[in-house]
Amino acid sequence: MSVAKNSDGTVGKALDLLDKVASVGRPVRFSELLLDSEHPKATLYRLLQTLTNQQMLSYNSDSQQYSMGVRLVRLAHVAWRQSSLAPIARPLIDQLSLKVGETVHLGQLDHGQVLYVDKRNPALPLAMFSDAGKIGPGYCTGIGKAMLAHLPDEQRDRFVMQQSFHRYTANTLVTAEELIAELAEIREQQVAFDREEHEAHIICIAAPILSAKKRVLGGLSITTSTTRYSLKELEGFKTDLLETAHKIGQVAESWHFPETNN
Amino acid sequence: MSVAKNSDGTVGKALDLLDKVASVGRPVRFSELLLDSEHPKATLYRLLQTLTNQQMLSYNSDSQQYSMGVRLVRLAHVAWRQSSLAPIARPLIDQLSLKVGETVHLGQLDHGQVLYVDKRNPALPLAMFSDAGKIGPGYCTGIGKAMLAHLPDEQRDRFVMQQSFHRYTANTLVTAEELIAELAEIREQQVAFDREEHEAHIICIAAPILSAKKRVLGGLSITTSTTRYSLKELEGFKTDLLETAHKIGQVAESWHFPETNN
DNA sequence: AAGCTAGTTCCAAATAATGAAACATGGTTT
DNA sequence: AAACCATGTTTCATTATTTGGAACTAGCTT
Repeated sequence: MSVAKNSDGTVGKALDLLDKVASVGRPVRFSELLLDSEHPKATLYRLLQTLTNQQMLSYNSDSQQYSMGVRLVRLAHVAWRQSSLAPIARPLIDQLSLKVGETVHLGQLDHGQVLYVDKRNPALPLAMFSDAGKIGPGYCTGIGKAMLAHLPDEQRDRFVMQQSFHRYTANTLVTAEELIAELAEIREQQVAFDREEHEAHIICIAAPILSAKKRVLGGLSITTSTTRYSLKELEGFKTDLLETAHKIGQVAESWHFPETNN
Repeated sequence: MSVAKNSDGTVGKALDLLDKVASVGRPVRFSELLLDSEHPKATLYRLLQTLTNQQMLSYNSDSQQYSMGVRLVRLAHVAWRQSSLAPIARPLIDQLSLKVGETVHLGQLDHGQVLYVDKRNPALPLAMFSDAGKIGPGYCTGIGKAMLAHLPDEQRDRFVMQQSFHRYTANTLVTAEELIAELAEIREQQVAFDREEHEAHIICIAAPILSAKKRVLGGLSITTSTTRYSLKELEGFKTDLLETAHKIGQVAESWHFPETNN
């Protein structure tokens, strides 16, 4: 949970605070934020005022609570359109999810975690974890492992070290060693599996989305539950999955997808 | 287009810059931003570096262009969940769109404009940020007029003055006077209509979502095209629309929806 | 090679952020 | 009702960051 020391002056501090409010995930009071803040009272207070002024946070004076502001939703819409794979990949994902009849997720790497940027569910939802903007762990999701596996060594090692290795289920990999071994295997097989590592009964097969130069742009997965498919059967989707992931990579390339992201 | 003078120091300047990049809506170069920036070269440069460091922007060193960063998508997910009507209203909107068989929009007021936070199209599948986060004009959309009409006088006048009054179609209201007259009528009728004012052939009927104290929380609309319904026929949806809007208001109330937004 | 454009770095001066402490405010206990 | 306490807000001298003119670099173009 330790947060990287920040070097970007006041703006960095303000954005860190924004993250903190986001990570609480519910309206939160001044005193609660103060509890584990590095800043003294007055500083925290002024930062909150600034963010509220700027509509990055909204403040409910009745309950005296801060929550995330609407300005973020507006900004994120543009971000989603222009800096995520989602709009590009949309028709291809539609196609894939229709063909295989299962839920398809599209994710990108963000600080070693999976940031889901789109999801397609052909039927009605299995009650499950995800939506655009949601984040998930990198070490125990199919998309996360598929992306990590294809990163340059130096970057991969750094992100592996950053994982929190919480044991979600009996199958969760909980050490860097296990994960590194698994990543090597994933590179050979081209696809990654989530073997109920994050949630019981939920399994998936995932592939990285790569640029022509093999840079990791994102990840794609087909998710289902053990009541419908076995892991073995999931392998039957491998060809379709890889083909779609490859196509998305190509389209993204021609669309001048941003080079940098870590 | 004029931007309010900013009083929030460095953080304010950085966020203004973020808005500017967002408003361009495509990857943008340093020099292009410099053209109409109040800041000198070096200052703008450092602000961009800070934002890029913070992943609020992403920088493509090949094309030397800045675009919106992924961190925003992550933050907005939380914002959407906790500070918009959308999650609360979701089941009610599902119901309404199924019943009437037409597209339903949910919006909130943001700086006198409509911020769409959800959309339900009974025919096509849903995807979150593609539509949520979009903004639309306040003076020529059904939701916008419905919300403006029910604002306290002082606030309403302020927002009316802020409208840009661009003539999208022959039916667009293009003066403050016309709009104010229309708003008065909307208050009487309870619902607002978009009579192809924003887009040719697109019409809608809209209602405000109000708290118990009649504060405007958001707006709800049923949108269709002139090829399927006439304006007269749209009135047939009035009862269902008002009922759903009312229900959403009640649920939001009991859910302690944030008091402040302007 | 000189000239040009776009982007980057430097550093003294200007400005904004900091934080200890004092001050409000509203609720609770004696 | 007074004393107490928890929470939130303001003040102001000190400190640190931001600022921006100018110098510099890198990559093109004439």
